[in-house]
Amino acid sequence: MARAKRSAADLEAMRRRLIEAARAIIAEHGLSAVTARGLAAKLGWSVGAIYTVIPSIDAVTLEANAAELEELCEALEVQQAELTAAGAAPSAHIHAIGSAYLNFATARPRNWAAIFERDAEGEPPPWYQARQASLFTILERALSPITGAPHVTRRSARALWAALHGLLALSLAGHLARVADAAAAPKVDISGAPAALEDLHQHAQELIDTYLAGLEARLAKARGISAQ
Amino acid sequence: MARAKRSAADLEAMRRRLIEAARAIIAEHGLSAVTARGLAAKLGWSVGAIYTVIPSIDAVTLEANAAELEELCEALEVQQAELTAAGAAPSAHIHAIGSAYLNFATARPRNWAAIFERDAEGEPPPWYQARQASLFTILERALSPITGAPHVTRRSARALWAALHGLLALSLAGHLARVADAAAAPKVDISGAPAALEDLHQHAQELIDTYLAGLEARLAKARGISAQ
DNA sequence: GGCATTTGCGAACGCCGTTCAGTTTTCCTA
DNA sequence: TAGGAAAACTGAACGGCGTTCGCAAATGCC
Repeated sequence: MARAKRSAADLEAMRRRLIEAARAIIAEHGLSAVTARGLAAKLGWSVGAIYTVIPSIDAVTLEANAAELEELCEALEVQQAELTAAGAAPSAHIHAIGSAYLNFATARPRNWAAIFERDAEGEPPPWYQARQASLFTILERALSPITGAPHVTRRSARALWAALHGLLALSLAGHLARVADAAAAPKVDISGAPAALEDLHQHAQELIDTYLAGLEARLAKARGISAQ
Repeated sequence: MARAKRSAADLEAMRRRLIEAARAIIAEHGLSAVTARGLAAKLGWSVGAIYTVIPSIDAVTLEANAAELEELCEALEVQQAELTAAGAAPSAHIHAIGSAYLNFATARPRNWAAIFERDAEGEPPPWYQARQASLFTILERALSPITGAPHVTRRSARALWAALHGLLALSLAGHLARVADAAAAPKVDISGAPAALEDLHQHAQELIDTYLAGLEARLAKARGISAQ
């Protein structure tokens, strides 16, 4: 007979504390600083206690990433609902998504970089993929007034998402910001984070503009052909 | 007085052997399988011998990644020269770059994923950034007939590069296993993701088409304004 | 209070990157 | 050619990692 001393609710509370501790460590010192001993020290737990709550450290970082995704997702839902209520144009919806995504990611650069740093071996679990998919759905909803046909919507959303992802990933990895910054403003950029951020946003907005312009041109052409 | 027993050429040869071993291990088992002891075993060296040739394992993986970049760069240079000789259209140049990039990356999925997996903390050294920059330069050269002004060329090249990078990164990260055997056993995908290589290529070509169409539309509009 | 059972702990295991005292090999000199 | 100094090489050792597990402590029912 199992005598319950630690309720399911307690276990969930511990789980949340663990994940929040991981997010704090990532924010401060990056993904590689998330260790079993470090988490235990931060929480005042023993090392073994962690494993009564979650099966592995990798699962902790996965949950931390998922929490990041979820917060962005909620922020986007609210924002999109407001824009819809205000009767904003489709392109405004999409630009807003881009801005929010970049703001969110650059406000927590280490947490967001952690999402990209995950080991590529092995698929993420279905629930994690579903969480990513819900981000994707938001973009699809914003695009659908422009694209019309569902399969066009889906492919366009994927392409645009990937493009933004790439821009951000390169920027966070430090591969893009410095070169772009040096090109835009030939000043010394030792600590020019604000300038780089501005440039990143501008770059993203340009990319969205260009992609949408191309999309409309292609769709107009397709309509022209099917209309004759 | 220093008595040279191991010439600079010997040292370079050892270095190359080391890096090739690392690339082989990455190709077979992924970045995380590159370990000092593993490399030593594969090469028949002692563990310490590695450190007489290179300062850290991280430097080995960096060199392995750089070698990957360089091979792609060389392939692209040859390809672009051939297209130029054949008098191909600018858009053909760009589509060819996209195809070659994707082919290259999906032919060595683990090696290419390793490039994205590098720890985001700390910038790569200047010579590595320069190698990445030379990839950019190729794309810039291909874009310049379309874009005209240098700063437009530069920004467009970065945006397009980031977009392709994002598409590939998402594909490699979420669906590496499927990409690996998609050529052998193409299956129906479940979530609209480009699980199959062909679909990934098609997606990339669409993205390039759309981006170029948007670029031309935007440039035409800008010309119209400046011309009046 | 007795005691089965759950919970919690942290030393221990086998990895990792890196170092370095000790050994072997090499080559110049005498 | 013997001697010896210097370069080259080795692998055990160090601290840190994720994870496990025997054992001590705490718990709730009789």
